[in-house]
Amino acid sequence: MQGEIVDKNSVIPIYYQLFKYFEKQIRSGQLQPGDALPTEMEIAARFDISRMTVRHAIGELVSAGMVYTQKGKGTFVARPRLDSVVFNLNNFYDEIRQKGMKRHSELLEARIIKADEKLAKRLGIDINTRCLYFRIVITADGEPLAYETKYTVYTKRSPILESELKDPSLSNLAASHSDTIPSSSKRVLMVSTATEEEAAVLGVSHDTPVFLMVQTIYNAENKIIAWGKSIFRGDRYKLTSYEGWNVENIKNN
Amino acid sequence: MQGEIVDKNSVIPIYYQLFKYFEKQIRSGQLQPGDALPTEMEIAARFDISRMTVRHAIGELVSAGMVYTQKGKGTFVARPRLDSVVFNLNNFYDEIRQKGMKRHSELLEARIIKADEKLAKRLGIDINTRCLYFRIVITADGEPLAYETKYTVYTKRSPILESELKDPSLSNLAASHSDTIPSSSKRVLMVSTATEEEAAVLGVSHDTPVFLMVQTIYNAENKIIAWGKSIFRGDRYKLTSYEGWNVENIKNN
DNA sequence: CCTAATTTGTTGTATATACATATATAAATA
DNA sequence: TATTTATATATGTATATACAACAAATTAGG
Repeated sequence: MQGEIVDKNSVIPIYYQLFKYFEKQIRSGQLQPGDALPTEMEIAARFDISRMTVRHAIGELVSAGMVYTQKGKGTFVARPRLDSVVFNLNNFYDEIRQKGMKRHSELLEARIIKADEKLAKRLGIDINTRCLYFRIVITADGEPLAYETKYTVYTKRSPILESELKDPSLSNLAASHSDTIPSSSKRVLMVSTATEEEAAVLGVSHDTPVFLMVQTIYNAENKIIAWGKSIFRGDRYKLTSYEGWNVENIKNN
Repeated sequence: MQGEIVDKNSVIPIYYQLFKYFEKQIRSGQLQPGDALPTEMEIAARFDISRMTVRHAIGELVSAGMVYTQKGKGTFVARPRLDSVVFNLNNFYDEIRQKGMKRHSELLEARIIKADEKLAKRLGIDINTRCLYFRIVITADGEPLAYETKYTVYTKRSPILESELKDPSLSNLAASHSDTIPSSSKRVLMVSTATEEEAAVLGVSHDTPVFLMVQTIYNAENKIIAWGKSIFRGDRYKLTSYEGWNVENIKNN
């Protein structure tokens, strides 16, 4: 019939229709945390589909963290863990986009330098080894939002590419200028106050609170191939995190 | 045979043995990002197992984000996304524990108050409605690290429990004192400077940069049932994030 | 030589079946 | 009554099969 919960003749896979059906039930609260789903056999019988197809759908729900299964007992709606929070750094950038502003990366400086003691230690290389040095400002509609200082090793000896200016992420810079490929990354987010130089670039007053993020890129042999420091204006950036099943309803509150 | 890659007589499921086998290959770098896995049929033939079992193993690898599949082409090792970062708030607390220090929550104040205009707006209730007000200090080995101010509705009218003092998380407080259960949560992380009061409690100087986190708890009907503000000392807290396949090796670097 | 049609190879979906394993309930037994 | 044993029920694992959908290579035809 038309408008059934699962349409066997639809181009949309049955398991996916079923997944969406239960997702809706959970997000809307019709199925609450702790509630049991019907048994796989019951679902299969009710919709006249095979149990393996039902398991496929439930597997997706498990992957999404919305239900959990217990052998011999059943399948239950999970309790959203409101205390294990993750902040996604992408919000840093997405937020700009959402406001309809246009993000722009401006390369202030890019040149070859010889590593001093401090930098040599950071990159795990010898003093006076040649490295690349970048200074970047991220702006939205002309207003500076972030100031980034980055260093990469210079083992590939290739020129600075146009593409790097469009995506001057540290991993991209590392990929371009190291003869080994980026494998792992470590980021540390801290609070700080803007230095004189940073305040000047960002157009804020001295001692303004800022986000300070330090990133280190490693290759497959766990050698450091890039190091960078980013300063985000505290009055323009924030990290937002939502948890729970009916998250869509509370956004923009 | 003993010591084979997959042991059909083992109590460990075949699909899981296969999953672990490929996981190891990827983490060790024997299979590099972009590399193709053998086809499902090849794997099935090589280990003398069915294709569906192979697909089960690959499904786990996909869930773990280590490989991706392309219909009609094959299965490939994923490139670790070093730019989509998530910060886990638990580091805030785990870090303390890792240093061997003992975390302690001290309840400074807990009482019933009548909502003023500002609070009424935050909790989405009428002015003068009775609410609960909490002030908490989190210490490690006696040193204050965070200062939290929390408000919950008082619809259940139950006394403050001993258990709340052990876990004074906003969702727990909301669960204890609202007649509806917490369903969703919103957190916003910002940078700020300590106010006079906050600085005094935390034992830092005025205008010290701090993390400021605001959390809102909603019930299933998307009504706000709790609101809280946390101040984390900027000189004691940081958020760390690792990405990539061989992250274990770069920790503590 | 170029283009279109066909074939081949790959993952995706769906079904049916069998047995393993964990849990809870009911029955049998001491 | 208390304990053990069987039974029913639930999810977990593994296999075999068939066809769909997509991608790339090959072939046929102009």
